[in-house]
Amino acid sequence: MPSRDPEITRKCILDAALKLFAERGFHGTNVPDVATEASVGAGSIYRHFADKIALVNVLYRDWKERFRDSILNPPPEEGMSFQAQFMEYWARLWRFYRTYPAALIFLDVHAHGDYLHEDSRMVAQEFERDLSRWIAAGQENNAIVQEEPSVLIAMVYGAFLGLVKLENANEKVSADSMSRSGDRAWALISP
Amino acid sequence: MPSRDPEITRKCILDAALKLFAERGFHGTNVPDVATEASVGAGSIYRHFADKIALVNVLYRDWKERFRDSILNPPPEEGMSFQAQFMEYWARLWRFYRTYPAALIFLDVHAHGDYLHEDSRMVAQEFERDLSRWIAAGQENNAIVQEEPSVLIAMVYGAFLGLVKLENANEKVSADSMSRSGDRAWALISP
Amino acid sequence: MPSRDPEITRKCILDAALKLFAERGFHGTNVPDVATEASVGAGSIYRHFADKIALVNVLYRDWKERFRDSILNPPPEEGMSFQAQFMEYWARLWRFYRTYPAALIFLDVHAHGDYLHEDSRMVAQEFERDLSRWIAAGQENNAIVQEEPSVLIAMVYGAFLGLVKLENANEKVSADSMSRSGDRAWALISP
Amino acid sequence: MPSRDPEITRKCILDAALKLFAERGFHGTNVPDVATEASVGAGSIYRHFADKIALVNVLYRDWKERFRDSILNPPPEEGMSFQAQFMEYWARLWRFYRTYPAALIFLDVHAHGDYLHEDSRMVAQEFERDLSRWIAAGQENNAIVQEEPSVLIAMVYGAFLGLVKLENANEKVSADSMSRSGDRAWALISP
DNA sequence: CATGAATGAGTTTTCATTCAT
DNA sequence: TATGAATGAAAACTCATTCAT
Repeated sequence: MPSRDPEITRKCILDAALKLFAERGFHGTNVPDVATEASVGAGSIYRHFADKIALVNVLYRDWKERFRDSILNPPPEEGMSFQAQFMEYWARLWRFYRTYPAALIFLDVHAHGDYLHEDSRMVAQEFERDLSRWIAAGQENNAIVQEEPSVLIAMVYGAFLGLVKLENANEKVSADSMSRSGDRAWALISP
Repeated sequence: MPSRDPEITRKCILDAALKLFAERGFHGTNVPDVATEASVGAGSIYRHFADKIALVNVLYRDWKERFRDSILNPPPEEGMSFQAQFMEYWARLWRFYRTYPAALIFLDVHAHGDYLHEDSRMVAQEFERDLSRWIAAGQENNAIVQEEPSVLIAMVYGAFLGLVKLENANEKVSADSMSRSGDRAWALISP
Repeated sequence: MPSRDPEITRKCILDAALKLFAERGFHGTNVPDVATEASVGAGSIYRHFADKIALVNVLYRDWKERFRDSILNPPPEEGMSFQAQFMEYWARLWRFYRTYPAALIFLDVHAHGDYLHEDSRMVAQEFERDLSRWIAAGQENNAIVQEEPSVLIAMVYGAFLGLVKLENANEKVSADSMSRSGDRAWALISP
Repeated sequence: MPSRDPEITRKCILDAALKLFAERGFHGTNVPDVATEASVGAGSIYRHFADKIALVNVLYRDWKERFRDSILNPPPEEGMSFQAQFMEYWARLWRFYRTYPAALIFLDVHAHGDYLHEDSRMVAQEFERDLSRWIAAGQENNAIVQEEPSVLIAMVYGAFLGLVKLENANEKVSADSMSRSGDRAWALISP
């Protein structure tokens, strides 16, 4: 009963679901637990989402879009070197994780669920296309190693996720390591 | 019921469970489906494993050990450069994935389930300790960049998993890209 | 919210409930749907009726009374033959159905629900008593076959309902068939 | 747990469902109650029927077929008068009701549920076609009144159902009334 | 009075586990 | 030992009813 404003209720449900889905996965999370976490009656979830699958799809789509926008916008200043642009992207990844840690885990864990609708996946594909274009530009300038862009993206993002999971599971990674990680990741794709 | 030999029944169950757990996760897989996939009666699973949690723990432990052994043994020849040793490790990772693709996905997906017993996780920790030792040796020889070993492991293994997921989701990564990937990954940790 | 006049709101609710209860039955109809059909807020229904059971009881009682009155009043002219009186009754049945088709279906479908209060059923019993009296009079005059009146009522009304359901389900029954049906029904009870 | 033979379990469920659906309708009956009536666990129902709708469809189809067969087979002897044949049909209706009272009520109550699949309804249509043919033959012989066969069927079956409901609701109809009812019904359709 | 978002008890359905064969 | 039908506790979902606005 957080409010009479349905938008606020909806937001509470989405936040609670994000947290629990990230921690326990889709099948490991049950609807009443989401309701409790959201301080909402179980039935209320079904006033806002047709079913559990609709909920996870809205969540996936919303956060994938927010993630993409956080990384890509605004575009790095013209005239920056590709390395500097990469560092900016890396910093944004990290900033996103610091701001919304659960969202990043959620997006990773649910990337391949067969409950995701086609259009939810589409957002991820658009994102990848934009990144591929940036890499191709870097390759034309000989600033990025000649390699399939999707392979480079997979390795860089994989390395990033590796760090995220390290921090998520264990204790915190030192700030120094963190700041050096961009250089390490750049080494991955520089010629 | 492929045989009267209980060991074979057990193996069939483990194989079926590995496949389904890798595809659908622990909570997304139900026991009767495992039984069907294993061509075994549902009750038979409980003759070999106390319950679903015991099954996933055996699976996790077994495969984590096999994975560790496949990567670490036999130790790379003395006298090889650290880069060459790294290339060997990278090749072994890849070879393991090619041989047991489901197992690698399974190990990743189930790495943080709260249904895993302490001792199942322990295997992973031992493995990490061994790798850290190798990295520390490399760092002493100035063959590997000065950085927290757990950070380097996380990034390298993350990059590897990124490639695995790319291949798993999309179409095959070209053999060329694959063979170049070791060099990219080495760049990640070379000084 | 068709008006500020509460009586009109109440009427809208009753009409909507009649329609939906007739189509889907009591348990198959839910209160929010009735509200939507009535263009009224769900809460408004509870301002006019204590609960769903009270609503169906008001509806049943009201329409059973209207039905009875439409059939029995005014009494057929003195001096008409019993056959002519029967034809008048038959015509009234048919006229009622043409005017309020949903009501007739509703009364049939809900005749035996255990949610009906005693007094709702009473109306039906009174009605039957009146009809029985008329039949008894006809039997005394040898204008109606000697048979338990309740049996004759059941057969005649059953035949009528059969026609109503035929028309309700399929396409329209021809006007000719309709007008002949009174003769057929009279054959059922004439000596 | 009535048996290890699944067919017996299935039969128990069907019998229990028939009884409760006939008494309370589809929406008024819940699955655990069916399970209890069948002396079976609630989950067992779902081993035999995909869901509640599948259950009611199987039930409807099965009983509609049994009903049709009970009435039509074996065909009345050649050479009997149409009136005698009608009396035989009427007797069979009555015999069916005496043997399976719940089934007849069930078929009537569920004749128009929107949860019935097309093919469940089909059985009813075939039945009607056969009866129409018989009536048409009678009309050619001037043994049955000239009238739309579907209208005659609706009235006769309606009259029969009226009697059935009378007996079902109130006390028993006398055996004499019962035996005379065939004559009354025949009057309905004789020229 | 009217509203409709919120609620939670109740219903449908699933599935890990048992046990008679 | 193997089986798979049966089970019932728990999950997903519905809906009659309430109540803040």
